[in-house]
Amino acid sequence: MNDDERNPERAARPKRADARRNEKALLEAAAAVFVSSGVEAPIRDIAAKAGVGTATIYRHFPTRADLIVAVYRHQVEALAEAGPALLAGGETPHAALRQWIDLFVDFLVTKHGLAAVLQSDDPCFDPLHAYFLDRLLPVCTRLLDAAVASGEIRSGQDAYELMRGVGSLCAGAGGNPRYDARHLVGLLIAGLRRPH
Amino acid sequence: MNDDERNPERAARPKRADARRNEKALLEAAAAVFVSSGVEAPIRDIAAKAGVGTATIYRHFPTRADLIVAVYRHQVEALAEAGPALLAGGETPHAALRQWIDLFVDFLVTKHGLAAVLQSDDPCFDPLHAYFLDRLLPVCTRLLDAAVASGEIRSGQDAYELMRGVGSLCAGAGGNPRYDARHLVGLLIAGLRRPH
DNA sequence: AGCTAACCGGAACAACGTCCCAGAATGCCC
DNA sequence: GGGCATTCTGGGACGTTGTTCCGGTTAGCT
Repeated sequence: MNDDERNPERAARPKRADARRNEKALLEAAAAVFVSSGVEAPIRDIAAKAGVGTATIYRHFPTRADLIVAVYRHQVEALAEAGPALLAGGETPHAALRQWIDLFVDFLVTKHGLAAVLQSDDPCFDPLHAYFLDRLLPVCTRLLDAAVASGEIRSGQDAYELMRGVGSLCAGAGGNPRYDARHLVGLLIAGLRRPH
Repeated sequence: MNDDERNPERAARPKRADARRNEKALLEAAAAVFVSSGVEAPIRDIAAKAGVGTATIYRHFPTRADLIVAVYRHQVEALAEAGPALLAGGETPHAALRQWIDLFVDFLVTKHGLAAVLQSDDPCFDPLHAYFLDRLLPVCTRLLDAAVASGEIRSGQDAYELMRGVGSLCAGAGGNPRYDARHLVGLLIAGLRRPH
């Protein structure tokens, strides 16, 4: 049996130099194109910017979602770590929740098209979906639970639904000056408050 | 006043029988396909269902938005007329606003993909956008103004932004059982309330 | 019935995502 | 340093969808 490619224990063979070079070029090109043309830019554009063929993208990042995850991984990780930090930061859990949601919104609205893709049910984006949920849902759940425990908000709000709602509101922005996603998300969070 | 079919210069000739027949067939086919495959179903599917060629669709409905508007015109008109009726219905303006928004949400979530298309900034959908705004924005503005005047909600909420927000929340549904657009819209409307 | 203009259907073109394959680059082993 | 198996590359082929063009057809008027 050749377990060398199935067994994660085994030292991964180092990739070839050209493969590493292309992967790096692709990440940089993708980041640049995502900024200028949004995360749904044609694959061919990214390939051209990186100076590689289209198949090379599919080899390194089988789905578009994999590429997006790779480009934004650092920022998502930072977001995940900001949750507990805000909660321990001394303010009330509701304030921490609001601040964290603000960070989430800032992240989404500055990535052209990312929020829209997060809402999409195209199976192509399932890995993206899975990654965001896996990484951010526990954080949001913890913030929500803390705010419930402190009596500031009603209980019963599902964290998944809340995050999807925030994502939906961010997806509607599209650079429209009459549409302020932050404001609407603020209304949504305000709507969670327990009436007193 | 009912010379809307007439051109000031020249009397508009009535359409030919085959053209009228095809237009009717197209509307029925589009309505059926929209239900089963969403409003972004391939043009060819609708043409096939109606038994016509693709060019015939473009001749009758230059953009997809025109077709969507034609299919849902009646329901949008009903929605527009429900606003003043609810306001005059005896309950408080805030209740009327909530009920009207509920009707709007019901309309959107039962039309597969319509909310998503309403959020899209693809110029192809501009006529759809324009129609909805033209027809529903005044209604929403009036409801909002009434609720402000009665002191139930804070002032300063732009009706356009609110409707876009509701549309965004509906667009995120996608048949997901853990995502209840009505619930989130309820939070949004609750967030408008003036704290007492 | 015959004519004209409106109308129709399908073919053609373009953009995009996806996948395949002949060949080149790489790194190991001698 | 050089041969060779393996990995990787790049461009092109294929399918899908939106959109437009063109020769043939049909409705309606005289």
